[in-house]
Amino acid sequence: MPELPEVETVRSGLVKLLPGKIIASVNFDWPKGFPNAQTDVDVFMIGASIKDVRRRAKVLLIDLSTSYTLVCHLKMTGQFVFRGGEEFGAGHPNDSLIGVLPDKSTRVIIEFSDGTHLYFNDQRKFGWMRLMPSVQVPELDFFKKVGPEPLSDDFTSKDFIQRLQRRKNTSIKAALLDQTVIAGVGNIYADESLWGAKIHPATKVTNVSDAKLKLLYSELRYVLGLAIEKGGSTNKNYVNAEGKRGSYMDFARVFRRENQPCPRCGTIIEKSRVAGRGTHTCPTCQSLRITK
DNA sequence: CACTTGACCTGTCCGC
DNA sequence: TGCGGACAGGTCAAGT
Repeated sequence: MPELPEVETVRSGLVKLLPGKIIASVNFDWPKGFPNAQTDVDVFMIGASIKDVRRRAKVLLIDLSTSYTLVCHLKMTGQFVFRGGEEFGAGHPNDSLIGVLPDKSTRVIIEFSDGTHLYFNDQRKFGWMRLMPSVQVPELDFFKKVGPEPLSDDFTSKDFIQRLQRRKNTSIKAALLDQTVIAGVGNIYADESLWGAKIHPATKVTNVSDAKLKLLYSELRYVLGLAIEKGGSTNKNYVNAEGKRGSYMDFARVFRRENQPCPRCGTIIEKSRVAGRGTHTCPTCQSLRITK
């Protein structure tokens, strides 16, 4: 799915487009992904205005004037695409992955009083959306358990090391992907940051030195920050709020670069499976034994 | 409790 | 061209 940088890119796009808009209609027929009753949607969404669009971990939060919030997860293939008037008409850059909407992946359509639309598309239907009172959002199990935001100012390397070491007997990659350890890291940025710190993803946490973990902290913050700057990674489906691709994949060092040379040493990058996920490594830079 | 694996879906790609 | 299987950015529940 979209990981932290992709969700943040969607958020920053939506927060420029949505606040102040008034919801005129909500079209949905997806009990599994959007299980709220039509009556609740009618009462707490129709006529409400959008107050804010926030992000926590990989979750998007769309706050409404009714003190209700739409809590949304894009999972692997979810997309939020806004379609307005002339600003998306003829002449805009042809880097959109999305054609005419709605299409066969459209699960929810929100129409605003000015005639613009917000589409929730999700090919694989793993994503979801829930309408609930804003005050109840922090009480969700996920939010009670989720770890700190890795890019927040008060998140230190000491916090990072302590939290990772709670999972000492698992692989460093599985620990990075564990949302209760740190929020927002997924498969792309786990591989990218581990390459940056020269740590093999299968190394047990307990076998990675504090110095290496400190380096990993820096590399992780670096790749997440760079990815936000580049508008995220479009591997296949991901698009921002305007339906456009992100460009981080042009800057990726190992992710989806198997059989290409490592940009640091020239060794051919390998693909394997770690923590149940496709994993990209440089066999020279990232030794299972060297952790110092 | 800690950790790993399979399931959830649809679509695409690759080998036969 | 068709078919089966593996795989895809995430997270849970169920298993060991």
